[in-house]
Amino acid sequence: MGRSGDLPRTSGITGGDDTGCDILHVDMDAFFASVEIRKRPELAGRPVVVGGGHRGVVAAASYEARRYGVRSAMPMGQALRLCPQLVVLPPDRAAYTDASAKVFAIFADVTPLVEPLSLDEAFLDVSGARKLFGTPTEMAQNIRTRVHAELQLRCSVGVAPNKFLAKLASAACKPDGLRVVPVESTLDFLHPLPVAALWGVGRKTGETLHRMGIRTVGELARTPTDAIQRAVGVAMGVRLSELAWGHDVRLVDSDREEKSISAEQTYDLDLTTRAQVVHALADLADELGRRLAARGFGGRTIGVKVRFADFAMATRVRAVPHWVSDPRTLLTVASELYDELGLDQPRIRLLGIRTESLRQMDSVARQLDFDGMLSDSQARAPDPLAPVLELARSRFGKTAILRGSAVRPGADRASTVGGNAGETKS
DNA sequence: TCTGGGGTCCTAGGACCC
DNA sequence: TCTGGGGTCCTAGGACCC
Repeated sequence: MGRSGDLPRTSGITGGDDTGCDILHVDMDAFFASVEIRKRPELAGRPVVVGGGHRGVVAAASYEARRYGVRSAMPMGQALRLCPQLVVLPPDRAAYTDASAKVFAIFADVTPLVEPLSLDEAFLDVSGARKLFGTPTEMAQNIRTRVHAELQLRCSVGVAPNKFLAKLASAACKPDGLRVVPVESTLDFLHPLPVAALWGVGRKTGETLHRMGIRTVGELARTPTDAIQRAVGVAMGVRLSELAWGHDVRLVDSDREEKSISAEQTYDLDLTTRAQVVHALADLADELGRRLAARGFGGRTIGVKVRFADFAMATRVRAVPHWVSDPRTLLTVASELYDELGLDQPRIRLLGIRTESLRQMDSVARQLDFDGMLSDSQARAPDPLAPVLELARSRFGKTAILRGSAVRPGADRASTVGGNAGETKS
């Protein structure tokens, strides 16, 4: 990775005829770590990761850290063994959200057809922008230059005929690169890659394919689709066969709807009593309810997730009669679902609550929600504390004020890992 | 210091209705 | 009396992605 004074690389550009290559995949380089280094320039050139906590993992690693083998999602202990001088920084989600918004504003100057994949990644359909901004390669380089000049961050861009190839192209030129995959050379680019490069091939599917003697995308392409399907399932089999030939008909979708919203937490110390669990669920229900309300959503399916000390997992979901967003209903249902698991002497490292079947809630729907879900005494009373809690939390962090019900007299509150990215640095 | 937290999609069995 | 097939919804679990 270049020093921050350098311009984006031009030597890293692998060009070619970009006719018909209307899809860009832009991927920020070591995004969280780069935002942290921008805040603290003295860390430039040192191995830096964002993450941590007692039971934490690496959320992002600078390229200096990656030289030691440190990777995203790696347990922090392992990362420190690989690189004892590693600089470990707690996440600052507000800073990443802010930087992300500025990056996406640059994308929006090029085309309205932007599909975010995460805070630091997006597909752009630039087919309608040629008259204004030139070739896709020129647009890609323009984005890279602006991201660097205006935000002091770097990104890599893949330019290709479809989303899947564009994503592989950006991965192939990281960091600080630009790569075009010309239409006529897609198979030359694709077929030598390992099958694990394909979207949807992770550890398990990779092992399954290896057992079939398939190691490269080219070998996968030459295997009959029905054989692939028998091994990995019908839908996945079709998709992999298509991808192996470079076919991907998915359009850039700039307004995808959210399908679920969840809140979960891993605890420093395993929870062992029902009282601990209920208080933890109350915190999660508050958090989830706040996020549902912020987006105006209600969910008609509510689920709990439990991960045990041995990493085994159990889930329970229930469809409820009305769309729900208030924390008390979420807690009521979540507690019932937890009880249905019938656990005896559990050791619980993680709890989560999830809502799906989401719908925008107007006031009528909310009223139905209240009337339908709870006993009268619970249901009719509006929650006079809600606006105050929301305000205080938004200003001082989510632990600034807790409901009385979330504080157990005479007992320690369940301590949590790391914290929620910048919200808990009280 | 052994494994985060936010998601999406798929599968498979059963219930229920027509 | 016995036996259909299709469609939709619900539930539990798992793989995968960033």
